[in-house]
Amino acid sequence: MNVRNQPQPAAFTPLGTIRGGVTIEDVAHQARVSRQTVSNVINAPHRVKPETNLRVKAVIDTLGYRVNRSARNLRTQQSRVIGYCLPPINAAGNSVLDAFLHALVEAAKDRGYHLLLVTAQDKTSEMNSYWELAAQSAVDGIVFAQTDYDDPRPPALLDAKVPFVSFGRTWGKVEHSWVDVDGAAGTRMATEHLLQLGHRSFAFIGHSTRSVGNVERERGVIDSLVAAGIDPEENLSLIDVDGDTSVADQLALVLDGTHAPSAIVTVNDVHAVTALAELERRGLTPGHDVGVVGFDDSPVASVAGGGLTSVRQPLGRVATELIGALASQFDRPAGQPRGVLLSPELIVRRTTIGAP
Amino acid sequence: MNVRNQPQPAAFTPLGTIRGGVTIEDVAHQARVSRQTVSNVINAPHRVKPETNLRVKAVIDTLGYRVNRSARNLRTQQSRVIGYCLPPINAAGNSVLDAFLHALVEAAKDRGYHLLLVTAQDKTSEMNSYWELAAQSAVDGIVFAQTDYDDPRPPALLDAKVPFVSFGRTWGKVEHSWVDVDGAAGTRMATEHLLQLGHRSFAFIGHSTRSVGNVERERGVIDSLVAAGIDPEENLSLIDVDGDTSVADQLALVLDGTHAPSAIVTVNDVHAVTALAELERRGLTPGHDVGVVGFDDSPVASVAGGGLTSVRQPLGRVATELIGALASQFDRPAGQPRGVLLSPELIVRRTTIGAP
DNA sequence: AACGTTCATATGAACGTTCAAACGGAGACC
DNA sequence: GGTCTCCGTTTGAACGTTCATATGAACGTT
Repeated sequence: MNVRNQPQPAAFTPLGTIRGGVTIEDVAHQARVSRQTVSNVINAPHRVKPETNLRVKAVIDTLGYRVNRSARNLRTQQSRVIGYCLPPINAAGNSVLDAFLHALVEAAKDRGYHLLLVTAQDKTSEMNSYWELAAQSAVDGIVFAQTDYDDPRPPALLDAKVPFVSFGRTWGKVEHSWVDVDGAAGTRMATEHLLQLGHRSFAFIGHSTRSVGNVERERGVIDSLVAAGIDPEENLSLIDVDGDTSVADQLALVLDGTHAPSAIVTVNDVHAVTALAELERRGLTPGHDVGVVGFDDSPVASVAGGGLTSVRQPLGRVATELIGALASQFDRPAGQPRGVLLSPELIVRRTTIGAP
Repeated sequence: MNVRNQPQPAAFTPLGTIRGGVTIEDVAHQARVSRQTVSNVINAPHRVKPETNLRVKAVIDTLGYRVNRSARNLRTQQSRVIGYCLPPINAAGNSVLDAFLHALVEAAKDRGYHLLLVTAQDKTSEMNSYWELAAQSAVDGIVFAQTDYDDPRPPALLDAKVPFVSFGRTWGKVEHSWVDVDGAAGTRMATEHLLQLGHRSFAFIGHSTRSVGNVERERGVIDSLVAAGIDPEENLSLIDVDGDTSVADQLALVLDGTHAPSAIVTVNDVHAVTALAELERRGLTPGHDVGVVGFDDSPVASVAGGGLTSVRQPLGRVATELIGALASQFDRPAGQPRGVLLSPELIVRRTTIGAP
C-alpha cells in the first residue's frame, strides 16, 4: 500500500512527491526480488546478477526510491554527518569563512558526508554541543577551527572518544590530528617581498590574543626581519586590534613617530583596509609610499586600494585533508594521529607594487 | 551489558565516553522502570509521577544517556534538520553570509532544529540536492536564498511536496512562503540621505542579472530620484559589475563625463570599496567630494574609507521568520503560504558625511 | 551418481526509539 | 461490595534498513 508509482513530473530529473515515502520493500515487491537484493543493488552491486541489477535499478528509478537515512543510520550505527561549529562573529568578521565552508562541504560530499552546523558562545558550550551531537549519534565526527595554545577541545574530545580534526595546531599536551596553514611562512613571504622592495621599517597589525594563527603570523614577520639583519625592537611596530585605542589611532601614532613604518603587514584583510583608509587620509599612496599586505585574500582584497597584496590559504586542500583525516579515524579508530602543514601563497597586487 | 556506568570525567559537564552508546533500555533497567516510562520522562514528563521522574532523570545523568537521533527519527518520521544550500562564491564574495548563517543556525536551534549544508553549481543541481535530502528523510525542509524572478525552485519543490521557505521574493506564478528585506527601501533611504546632503548626480553600481535583490536595489535609487524631480536618464549612471569592462574603468569613464556623479550607491560593500579605491586614486575624498553608500554593512564597512555608510539588513529577524515559517509548515502542511517583508536600516558613516 | 563449491537470492533478527493499546491499582460513586 | 474512572505504568508492534545466515540451483570433480 506504500507504493506510489506516479508518473515523473517534467520539471527536473529525479523527483516524485516526497512524503509518504517509498520503501525498499516496495521496490523489492515491484522488481520481484527480496529486500536484501535491493539493498545489495545499492550497496554491493557486484553480488547481484547483472540482469537483476538492471531490473531493480529500473524500478528504483520509476518509483524514485531513495534509502531512508534514519533507518540506515540506525542499522549501521553511523550518520555520515560531520559537525562543525561556526567561529564566533568578531568585529573583523571572518573573511575566509565563506570560501572555507564551501570547500569543507564539497570535500565532505566527495566522501559521502554532510556537514551539520552549530554555534556556541564559548569553548565550553562548544564542547558540550559536540558531545551532545556525538552522544545522539547525530554526527560521526567533528571539525573545529580557531585553535588556541593548549586548546581545551582536543583533550576533552579525546576523552569522550569523539573523533575530530582541527583546522589549526594547538601545541597541546595531547596528540591529535590537525591540518594547518603555515601562517609564519605566509607573513615571511610578505615580509621578504617588502624587504626586496626596499622597505626597512615595518608595522604588524594583529591580535594580542594567543591564538595560534595570530602568534604564527606575527612570528613570520619578526623572523624575516631578524634574518635580514633588521632589529624588530626598533623597526617593527606592533599594533593591537583588540586594544582600547582604535587601530587607526594607533597607526597614526606610529606613522608620526620615529622609525615610521613604510610597510604594513596585517593579520587579515579587514585590518589592511583599515590601514589603507588611514594612509589615504594622510595623502599617502599605498604601493607607492607605503606597502600594505593583507591576509586571507578575501573578496575585498581584489578591489581594496585598487588591489590588495594578500596571503592566500589553500582552503580547498585544507578541507580535503581535514575530511580525509576524519574519515581515516572512522576506518581505524586506533590509528596514529597525523598533522598536515600546508603552505600559503602570496598574491601580489597594487598595494605593494602600485605606481603612484 | 550495554551499561557503561563510568565515573564522570572532570573536564566538562555532561560527558562520558561516546561510542558503545547507552540505550533507553539501560536507563530503564537501572531505574527499575520500563522503556516507555523513560521515553515519557524525556518527551512527556507530565505523564510520569514526580517521584519516578526524578529517579529516572538521575539515572540519565549518571549514565550520560542521550536519545539516539536515528532511532527517534525513524520512528517519528522526521529529522528535525533543515537543509540550506550555500550560495555560489562570486567575485564579490557574499558579505552577509557569515552573519546570516550564524543567525540561521541560532534560530533553528531555538526551535530544536539543526542546519545541514549543501553546495551546488547551478539551480538544477541545487534542486536535485534538495530532493535527495528530502527523499532520504535527511531533512524536514529547505531554506534557500538568492532568488530570481520566476525562480524555478518554488514550483519544483512545491511539486515534490518538499517544505521550504525562501530568503527573497520570486514574483513567480506559484504561491509560497518567503521572507525578504525591502532592498528598494534600503537604497531609497541611501538616496534620500544623499539628496538631503545636496547631491544631485548619481551612480549606481550593480548587477545586470535579474536577481530580485539587484533589481529592487536599483529601483530604490530610481524611485527616489524621480520623487525628488531628478531625471534618472540624465543624472543616474548605471555601472554593471558583470560587464566586460572593469568597474573601476566604468567608474572612471563616468566621472570624466558630463553629469559626473557626486554620489555613488552600490549593490554591496565590496563594490563600494572598489569605488573608494578609484576615488582615492583621483584624489577625491569620500564623504567630502563624493558620497559613497554600500549595502550589507559587512565587517569591512566599519573600516573602509574610515567608515562606509551602508544599508544593514535585519538578519536575525530574517532567520527567525524563515525558521518560523518552515516550522509552521511542518505543523500544518496545508497552511496558507505567507510572505514577510522586513525593513533595512541605514548606517551612516564617514563616506557620506566625513570631513575632508 | 554422489559430493563439494560457488553464486545468486531469500529469511529472520536486530538497530533504538515512540505509538497505541492494555494493564492494574486507587479512589469515587451508587 | 460492585462498578466506573482515572492515573501511572507496562507491553507488543512498528518505523526501514542492513547483518548474519540459510536456501537452492548450477556446475565441476572424482
